[in-house]
Amino acid sequence: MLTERQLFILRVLIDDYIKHVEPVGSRTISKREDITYSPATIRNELADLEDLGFLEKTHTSSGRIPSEKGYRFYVDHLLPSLSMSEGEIGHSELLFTEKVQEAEALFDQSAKILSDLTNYTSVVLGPNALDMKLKHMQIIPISSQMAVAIFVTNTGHVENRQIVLPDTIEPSDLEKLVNILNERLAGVRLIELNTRIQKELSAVFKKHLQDYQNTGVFLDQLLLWSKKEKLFYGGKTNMLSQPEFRDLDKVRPLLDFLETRDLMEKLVSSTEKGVTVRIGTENEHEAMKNCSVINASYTMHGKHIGTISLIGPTRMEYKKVISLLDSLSKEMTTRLNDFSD
Amino acid sequence: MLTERQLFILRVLIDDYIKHVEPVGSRTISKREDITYSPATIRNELADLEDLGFLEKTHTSSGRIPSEKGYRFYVDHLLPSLSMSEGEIGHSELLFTEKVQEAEALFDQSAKILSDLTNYTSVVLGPNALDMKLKHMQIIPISSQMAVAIFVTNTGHVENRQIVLPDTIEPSDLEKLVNILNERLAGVRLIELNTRIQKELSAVFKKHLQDYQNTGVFLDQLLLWSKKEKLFYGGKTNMLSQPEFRDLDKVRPLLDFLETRDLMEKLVSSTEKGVTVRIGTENEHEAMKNCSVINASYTMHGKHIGTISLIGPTRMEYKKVISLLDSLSKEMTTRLNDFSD
DNA sequence: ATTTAGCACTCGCTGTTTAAGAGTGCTAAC
DNA sequence: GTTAGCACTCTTAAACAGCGAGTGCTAAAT
Repeated sequence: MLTERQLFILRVLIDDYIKHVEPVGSRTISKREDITYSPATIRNELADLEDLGFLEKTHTSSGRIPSEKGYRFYVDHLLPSLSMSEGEIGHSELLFTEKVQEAEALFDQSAKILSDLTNYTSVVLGPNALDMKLKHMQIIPISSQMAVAIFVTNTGHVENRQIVLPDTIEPSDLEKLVNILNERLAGVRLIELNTRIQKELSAVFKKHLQDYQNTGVFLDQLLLWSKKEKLFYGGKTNMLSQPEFRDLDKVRPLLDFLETRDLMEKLVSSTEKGVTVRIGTENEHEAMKNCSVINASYTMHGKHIGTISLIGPTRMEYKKVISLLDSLSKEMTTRLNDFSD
Repeated sequence: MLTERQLFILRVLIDDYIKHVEPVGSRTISKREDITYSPATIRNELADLEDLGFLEKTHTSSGRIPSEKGYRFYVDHLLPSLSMSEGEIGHSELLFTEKVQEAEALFDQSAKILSDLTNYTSVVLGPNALDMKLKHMQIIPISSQMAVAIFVTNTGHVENRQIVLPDTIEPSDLEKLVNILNERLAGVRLIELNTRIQKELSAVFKKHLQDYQNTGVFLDQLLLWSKKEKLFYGGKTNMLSQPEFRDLDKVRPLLDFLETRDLMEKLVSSTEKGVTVRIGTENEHEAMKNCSVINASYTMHGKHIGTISLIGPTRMEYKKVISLLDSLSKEMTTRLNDFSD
């Protein structure tokens, strides 16, 4: 168990390191107004904190820097509680300069605002359109063989895909198929359409469609979804201005990571509510081992539908960033739900 | 006018510099098998070529590097003519591993292939959907006030937007409106819909719609387009591996440029047919002053609809890259036109 | 039992010097 | 017209010294 003094020193040291990005020595700490101990005393404490794994040295006679464990402890126990900074909330309202009308614009602007405000890289993971409910679907032929299938969701999102019209399918069957889908499956989530059909509608299909066999294959083509979350970025190159990534060979993997869709999706996906912090190797990817990821989820009708995240060096301004992300995600939630009135 | 020997030396020097990225000295050139002159002779020629503005020195006693003018001359007059390398054409056919069915996938893959093959950054400027012709349109209400307007083009592309339904508009008018649009304006380019209506259909509207006044405002909302070209990137971070951009302060502006939509659109747009090369300051933007941009256009039914481009250092492998871009753009054209059978 | 002053020691950083190497321009000879 | 020779320039890398920041330990002070 850490003493009061150790806690205090640890916090001061990490605050200082976050601010100045340079190893912090005993003298620096002891010079602070609110510290009454001499450098020698501090040195003893620092040595202890190092033994406990909260601090590290860059070389034998350097000042200390926080270890990953140090940051973790800082975030979990030393951060002035969030409620303190409620003052900042309301801020973000001002930030949305233009009135945004569509969700996509909201996500895009949120990402930009966040990265501008923090100088880190931000990512918004948009809602998975496939989780939205079918409002209306339609098939529009564009040539003898090709057609476009269109699915409109309750949120006003439009999914579309080109499909090949098999010669074998009867035009009348096609029409009936669309009608059945619209009548029976409105309100069902896109992703569930296919299973619902399998389970509940095969009888209906059999009854109404002339060529039930071929229609099945066609349905599979029609309703085979691929992932549809969208990522919105802000400040992709902000990493370059972080002192710890001033080295090209260090940034390259990072930037490559940012450009790799599935890695990013995995990184940024989070089912937890509220704000979460993942530090360094907790991100479980080599390229992210010197980064922290702050995740906040936004909701719609109380349901988690996406996240807004910040990616920066492990030495992040956690305090500022966490409260910012907290309020911005709430703001996003509010606005999103306003849309669907 | 340059002598044969000067032409030869210039070409050899630029070839060498492109390959090794290091100032080329007289000794290096004279050592080549096909050169019979001594370093001293070469030195004289180099001094002349420098006076003429084709070469530069990095410092008083360094070897020479090509100037912008040098590259321009090289590209215009010293490049083995394209037809020579026809052998490479056909290659690109093999490169498309998966069979792509939608245009977007084709663009995306083309960009990836190109950047992989060259280690430069590639960009495909997709066709402007607004130049495509209306196949079918529809308005689907999603709530009491909101609706989604959907426009399907002859190419199977779907444009959609959310619109506010004014209370003042009659549901029956809305239906008629959609019908008129579909009957009278199929085959018209999306971008032209509004003017066509103004010019030709006001009479029709007046006759069929109860509340013509309000409909006009609504139409403006419905048919006010914003630019819709899409950019597809490949190898965004390839710049980082180019020796000339090993410096962070040099890459940063470059990467920022790549992320700025309108700058990129401008950079990559080109109405010229075939392959064009823009070197250094010819790109008219500070950030691009050390880059060359190679542009190739692809067509549909003979009409220029987009470009595929490569961005790299002014020291580019022009020969390889130009012929590659030439054949890839042709391949793209072929595949695109196959779609619309 | 803490705390602190003092001191020897370790690194990293900066600036200087040095030497090697690549290349040039010019001159005079071929 | 070509080339050998040479003095000169500039860059790069290595070696070295000195400074400053910081540490750990010990012994004295509180």
